[in-house]
Amino acid sequence: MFRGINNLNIDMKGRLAIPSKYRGAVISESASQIIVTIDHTDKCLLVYPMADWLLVEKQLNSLNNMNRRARNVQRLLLGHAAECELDSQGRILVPAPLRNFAGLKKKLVLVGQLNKFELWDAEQWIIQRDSWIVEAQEDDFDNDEALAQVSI
Amino acid sequence: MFRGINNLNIDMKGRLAIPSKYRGAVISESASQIIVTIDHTDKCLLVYPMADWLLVEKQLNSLNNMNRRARNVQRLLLGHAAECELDSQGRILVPAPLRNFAGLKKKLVLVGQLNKFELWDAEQWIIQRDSWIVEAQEDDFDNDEALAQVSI
DNA sequence: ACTTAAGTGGGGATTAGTGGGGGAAAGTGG
DNA sequence: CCACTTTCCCCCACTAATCCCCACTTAAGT
Repeated sequence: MFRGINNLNIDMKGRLAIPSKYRGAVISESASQIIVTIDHTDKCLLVYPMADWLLVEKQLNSLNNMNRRARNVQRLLLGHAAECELDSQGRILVPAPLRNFAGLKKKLVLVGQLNKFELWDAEQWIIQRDSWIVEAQEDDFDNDEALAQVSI
Repeated sequence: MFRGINNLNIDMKGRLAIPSKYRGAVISESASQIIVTIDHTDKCLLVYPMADWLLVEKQLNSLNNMNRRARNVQRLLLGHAAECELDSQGRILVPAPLRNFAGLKKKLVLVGQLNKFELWDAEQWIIQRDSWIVEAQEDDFDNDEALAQVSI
């Protein structure tokens, strides 16, 4: 299970070092195979170990694709899914089209989300995060059934 | 159950000594494993023994993440959750990104909140606390069903 | 006042992260 | 089918962060 935030750099060749604390899990669980795709709501990338991705893919595949929204989600997620492999130094090569989509410059953040990571341009991440915090301050979630039940 | 306020210092390397009165509980209950994450409304950190964190994580993980607000709360809490371990001196290393988020300088306060602690920069804490007191003076909680029932 | 425990600070070894060169492989065009 | 270009992968070197250990200071209890 992946948690936590990591500041890292992508080099000019598009290589991204996966933090060593996560490598063991990826290697043993998914034989170093990683899927990188785009997020369907934000300008960030999603990074899945292959085993976790397959579960997502199965769900997407089972959607009724006569439904317009389902088709569009399939296009976004399946359509951008790139297979990557950890190299001998524990790095993956993030394909150029995906780097462009997320506006990745040099400084990035890799954000653990249990079954996957989100990958953001560092600057964008800060902007978004602060806006989520402001939103949470102004909203006590009374109108949201599920969230109102959560106790932290 | 953690209660009370403690003044403590974080050193230049980002190390924080957990007061010894709390260590026993953390060691026996959670094998010295601690999770530090951010608060979703204030610029402070939350410190959970692992066992308590897992309960929170389970709730967050079960939220439907096609819901925008749920996704954003997951991003904030799960996304910043750093696994830390008590070292041989009973200290944890607070990751740099989290120190920056909460604006931690040298002097901190660690505030017991039963299942977790809050960690504030000492100066910020004083300012916030005073503002909560003013707020409470001006508001008699008549509009809040749950709070109106509380008798202290 | 002495003894023990808790908190604080720092040196040094080790590991992780970063960046660049060269060679292999794949893709492109004549 | 061959030559040329580009992409990508492996290896090495350098830098920065983290961990482990030891020592000193401060506080507490007998």
